[in-house]
Amino acid sequence: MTLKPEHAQLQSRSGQWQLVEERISRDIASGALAPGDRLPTEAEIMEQFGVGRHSVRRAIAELASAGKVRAEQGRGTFVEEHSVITYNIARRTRFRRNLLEQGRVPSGQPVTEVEIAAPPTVAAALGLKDEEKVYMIVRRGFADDVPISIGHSYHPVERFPNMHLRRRAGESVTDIYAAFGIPDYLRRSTTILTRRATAEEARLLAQSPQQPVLVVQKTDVDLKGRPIAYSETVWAGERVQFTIENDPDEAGPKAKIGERRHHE
Amino acid sequence: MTLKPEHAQLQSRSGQWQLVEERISRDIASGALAPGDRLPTEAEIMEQFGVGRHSVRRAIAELASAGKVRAEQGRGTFVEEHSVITYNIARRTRFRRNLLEQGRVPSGQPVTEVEIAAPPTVAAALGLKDEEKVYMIVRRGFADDVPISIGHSYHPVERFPNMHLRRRAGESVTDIYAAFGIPDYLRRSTTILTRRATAEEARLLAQSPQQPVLVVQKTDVDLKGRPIAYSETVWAGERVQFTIENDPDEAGPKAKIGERRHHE
DNA sequence: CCGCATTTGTTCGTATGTATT
DNA sequence: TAATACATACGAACAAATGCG
Repeated sequence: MTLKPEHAQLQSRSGQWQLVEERISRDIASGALAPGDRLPTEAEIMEQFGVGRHSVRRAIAELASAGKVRAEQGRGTFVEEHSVITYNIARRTRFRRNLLEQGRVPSGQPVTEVEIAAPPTVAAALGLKDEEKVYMIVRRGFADDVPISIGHSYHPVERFPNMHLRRRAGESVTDIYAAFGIPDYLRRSTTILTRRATAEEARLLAQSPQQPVLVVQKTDVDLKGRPIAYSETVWAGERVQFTIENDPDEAGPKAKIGERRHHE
Repeated sequence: MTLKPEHAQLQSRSGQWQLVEERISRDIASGALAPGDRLPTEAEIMEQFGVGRHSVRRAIAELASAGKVRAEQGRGTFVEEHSVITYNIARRTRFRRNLLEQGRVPSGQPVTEVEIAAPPTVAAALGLKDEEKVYMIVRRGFADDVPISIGHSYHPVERFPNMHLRRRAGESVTDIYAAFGIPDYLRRSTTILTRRATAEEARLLAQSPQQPVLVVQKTDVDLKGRPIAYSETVWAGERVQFTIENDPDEAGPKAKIGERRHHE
């Protein structure tokens, strides 16, 4: 490094890092950089574009935060890959079946099962007194072994004694309900919102920390309309979308809009 | 508005900028820094924490990207302010009424009305031949004068000749439908997904560019089940959430979960 | 309207820490 | 252990936007 680069050649408008970002972005879009590919190292990019490391890092930071690439310390920076799963939210929603219908293999992994005093939100949704005991069950959901969700579900201890043990043993929620004399249940309400993932969620969902998640809060009721479960599930925003179908004749699931993302 | 010295130093694990970020974040959460307040300048924060400008800027970048603050060149950095609107997605969804029920004042502003060849997604949703003409109407929606949505809606030209002129004149969609002999219409399908806002969207929605949006794609049909409109609306993720209520007896809108955001 | 001070935005250089291979 | 590659951090300079006199 003998030559001294004449100090900042007043590039001004448009910025260096944006140029780098656009270029890499274009290469990804065009397929020149395929999903899974490793980008050139920072040093190489510096040389190719004749910019400083700062600009390279800024560009990569933007791309990473847009979910297009993922930087891994000590290894390199890689192009992210996506694929979208469509969930149908109906009066009867069984995510498991939903996935199977799309030719994907659902699986789940228990994270935690504990007995706690119901937080206010949960107590309100379930119609419990504050501080009443509930089981909080945390599970991670996968589709084809790719993590797609983190779910917190809450059941009143009084109504479902020791249900967390059954769940841990691998019994499905539907089966457990049946064991407690609940042959069927319905979705009462669903709330959907979005926010950026927390660091922890990003890690568990294997998505970039800057990417958003879809948060679905729902209350299930038995056939008499009594709330039996409240849950809050965080979905990988990159990989999931929801549909609500209102078929004219109350029929089963059908039809689906083909495309995702919007046309620009 | 001192943030407290806090002194960092050979901190190693956990990093300087994260310390600054956490500290400011805590001050915002605790109310020590209220929405709208101006943060200390970069120079001041540098001095207060005894760190370099790099660390300060990194911390602020994180906070900005989390939507907690907003930096404005030449002015300063300010604490952001939020408030959430809840929309009910039902078989009959009229956003206008939805807003009024929450005591907010809805308004709209036309952005564009043009006649174009239907993009593939639109043609598929409306059951049109490719290239068939549609009106694309772009509007921005406000609640209490705060921008909350950008909507692109598509109507077949053949069925609704010159409807864009009526829309521009301020007629409501419902009224226009009535004028074309459609007394009522239903939501056929709704798709919800999330992604980060584009720069343009962030600007129009007045939210931080790093924050996510909720994209709602929907198809409306007339009472005979024929598609009459396809639309895609981008909602400010910071300020909007959706609920789907499934009342046991098919009644109108009712009940609402109180809280938002999740309990940690 | 101009010029200046203030404040954030961009970019360079350099050094050191940490994770991976 | 050593080499590679990303992460963090300091300092310095100039650009661009804002606000004020």
